[in-house]
Amino acid sequence: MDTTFDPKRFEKRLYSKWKDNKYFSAHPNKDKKPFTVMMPPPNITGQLHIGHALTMTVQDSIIRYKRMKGYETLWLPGTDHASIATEVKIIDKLAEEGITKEQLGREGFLKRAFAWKEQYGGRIIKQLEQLGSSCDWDRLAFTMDDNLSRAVKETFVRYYEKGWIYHGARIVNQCPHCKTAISDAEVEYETEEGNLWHIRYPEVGGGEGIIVATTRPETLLGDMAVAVHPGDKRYAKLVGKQLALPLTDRTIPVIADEYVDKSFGTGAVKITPAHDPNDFEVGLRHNLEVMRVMDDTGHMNELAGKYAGMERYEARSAMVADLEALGLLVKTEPHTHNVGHCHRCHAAIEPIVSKQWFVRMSELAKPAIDVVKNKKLRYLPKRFEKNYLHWMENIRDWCISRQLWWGHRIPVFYCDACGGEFVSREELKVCPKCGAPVRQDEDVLDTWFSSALWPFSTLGWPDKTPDLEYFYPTNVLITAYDIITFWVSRMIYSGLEFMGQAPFDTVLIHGLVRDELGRKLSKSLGNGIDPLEIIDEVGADVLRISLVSGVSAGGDIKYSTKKQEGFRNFMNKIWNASRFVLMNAEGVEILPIEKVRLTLADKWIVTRLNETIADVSKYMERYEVGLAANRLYDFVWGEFCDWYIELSKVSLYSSDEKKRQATVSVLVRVLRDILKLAHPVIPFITAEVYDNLPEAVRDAEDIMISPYPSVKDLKSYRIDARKMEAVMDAIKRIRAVRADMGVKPNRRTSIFVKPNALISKLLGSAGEYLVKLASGNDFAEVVSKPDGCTTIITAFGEVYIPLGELVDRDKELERLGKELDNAKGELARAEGKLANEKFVAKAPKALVDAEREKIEKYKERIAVLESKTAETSKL
RNA sequence: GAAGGUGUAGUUCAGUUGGUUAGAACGCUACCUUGACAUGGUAGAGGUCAUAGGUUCGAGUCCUAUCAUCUUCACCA
Repeated sequence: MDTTFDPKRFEKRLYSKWKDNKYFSAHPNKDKKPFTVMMPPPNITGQLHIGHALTMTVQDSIIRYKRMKGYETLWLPGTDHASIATEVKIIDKLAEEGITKEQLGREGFLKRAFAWKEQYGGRIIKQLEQLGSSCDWDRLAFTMDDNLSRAVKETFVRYYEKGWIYHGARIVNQCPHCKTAISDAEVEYETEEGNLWHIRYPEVGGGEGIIVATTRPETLLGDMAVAVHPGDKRYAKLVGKQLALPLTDRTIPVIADEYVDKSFGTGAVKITPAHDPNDFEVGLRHNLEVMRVMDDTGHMNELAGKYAGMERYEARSAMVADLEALGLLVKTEPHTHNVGHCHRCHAAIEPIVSKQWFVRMSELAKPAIDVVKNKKLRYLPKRFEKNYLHWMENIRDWCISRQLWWGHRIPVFYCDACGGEFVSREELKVCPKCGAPVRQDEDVLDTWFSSALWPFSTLGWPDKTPDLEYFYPTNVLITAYDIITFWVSRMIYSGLEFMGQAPFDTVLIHGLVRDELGRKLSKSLGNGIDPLEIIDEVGADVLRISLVSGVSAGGDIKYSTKKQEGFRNFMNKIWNASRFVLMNAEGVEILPIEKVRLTLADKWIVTRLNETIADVSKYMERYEVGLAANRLYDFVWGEFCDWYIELSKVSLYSSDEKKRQATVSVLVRVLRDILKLAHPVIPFITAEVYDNLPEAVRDAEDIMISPYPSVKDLKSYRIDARKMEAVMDAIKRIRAVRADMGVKPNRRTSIFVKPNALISKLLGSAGEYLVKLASGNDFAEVVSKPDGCTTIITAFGEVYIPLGELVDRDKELERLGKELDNAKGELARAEGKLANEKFVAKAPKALVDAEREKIEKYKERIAVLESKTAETSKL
């Protein structure tokens, strides 16, 4: 093994080995329990970003853990066609070549789109591999694959036949740039500075009329009424009267409706049913006509008179100018309001009435609410359940048609001859009624319509396949909180509807990756982090552990180069600790731990390993990968490397072959279990080292299919492990005193110990540890303090070190003074507690006893320190 | 406007059902190349746990209010 950790030497090789050996493949297996995770399919719009790297790492870690735990694990990968997002990208690309999608035609465009999918989908798969993802490539899916498209049609038809899909005129969010309607969820609101234009609508027959306030004067041409509040005395007389609609020759009525807020603006609202969702509702209540004055691209249409053909904002200025010329513009006041934007292209949304396909949500939402309320499905962390329930309980019908080409075409056919409308699983050529040729609906479905089916369409639904039988429902869905409404909720109600069971029992929500300053990563900010660059620089393991570590459920994580560097160092630490172990293991026969005589240190590390296994497993069971990683980090660095490796040198460099063999066996065994525990998070380095372990401890042909360590009963080690900790306490205190006194590290001294009652019959080995780790020269047990020594109180007993001429009398007094103050403080605190009768009466007995013990301990310590102080001051 | 999260060392975060002297990493200071690793080791400085009340024998932890900050949802013309 090389002296430094260099992931380039093994990552690619290991991944190929895993893939070639089909370790990732899952098959229905009655002897094993399944554990299934559906990968949220990345969009084929580009390449993976750091957020993908986070979610994939969490998923892979959990999958690898469960695989080692003996489950038949399926992690099903795939990509999403991402209808609107991809179409926008392709159109941009075409624009660079100087062509439009219309020039290509539908067929030609789709050809381009599939080529795009090959290119970018392929790239994403490469990236997933580089990350180390152990997903089942044999099951790779794409939302527009034949069988998934079949599932989409099946779903549409079933909804349609139930009457849950309808075609109707509603106000939709029209994106003038993407030229399609988008769902409510795809609208992002942003606060903008605008104007509130106050416009007078004169009364027919000459009255002053009414002044209305509007932020969108261009929609005036579609006004069908002016509404006031029924209880508003200012306008009571005008209700029912006709007003002259400015810039037109139309007249419109004044109506009364509860919807109007008396205190806002002038208390009078222009009602434009075709261009505002609230106005649309008002219009329905008052039987108003719907007059649409704008087209799908944000231009005024032929009903807009002289403004026809103008772009919406151009029309706005023109009309404001004209109103002003007519003296009808009363005032213009600045107004801050929220404007919806398309979350893909960011153009301002235009609410427009149009005919679209909708899915009625009332029936679908109910079971999806119940399943969470009945705790059959939980969110981790729990607080996201509130988010979800709030959304579900207030859900509106889902607009599923999109005026795009890239996606699943709506399986509805129209017959122009007889006016028939037919939904069909198969492509229709002629009208089933009259035999005339039919045409298919031009629109495609919302991209989430297909991803909503992901957990079962990828397993073969609507067929009853063995896969579906075995792997559905899946276990946990892992994703960031930003797509709960888009996607998670839709999978839940789809699964309940078509499979009769929720698609998973747990939704694990993780945060978003942010930069060092806590900002979202985005292209416009230029703070994007490319996961591939990081892999190239430091390897996939470092990227993975940097992403998941320190993440507790649901919280966002900040990615910094500092953090990355820290974990790069950690990898190097593991690498070198492994080198140390392997070097010492060379030529030594490794025995099972049960068969060798263990030292204090050996028992201690095995005990600590056991506790680490318990904790890490517990965290992994709770899907707390970040906490598991941190726990391991502390154990590997803080206990295994900093302490055990150093302690083991006592045995390794001794002449006692048996002792050496025992410790080597422990080293190798502990290292192996560390590798196994860490493998789910850092698969590459652990696999590489595992392959270099002595045969005796390699329990599988590859670490990824080896069994996960389990907790053992080690009660019999407990006392020795405690003794070891007492020795370690002594070592730390000796070091601290030496450093405090300015003793050079290379100056070794004798160490004398007067052990306390608890520690007996182990001085020989303890002495070796003291000498080795506390700069000792030799060691002896004594019954009282030798002359010229300084006293150090430790858990192990009193330790004396002759510092000779190095003892600085004043410094020593200062040190003793500090310790004395500290001990007195603690004594006072404990005594204060016990003086409180209520504490003694109410606190648990163990706690009270602990305080009593503490008083004894500190009294004793104070006595020692005081006598020592007196002695020193006489010098 | 509604709901929710967060607030602990200079920075990033841990801190289980309330119970030792509130921990780690990075950074900082001092010392050290000791036979895995200077991408290292040892020791150290640094915290009125946002603020004010309350419950309790006991609060970083539970409750209330306030402030700061972030997110989601709704959107009034």
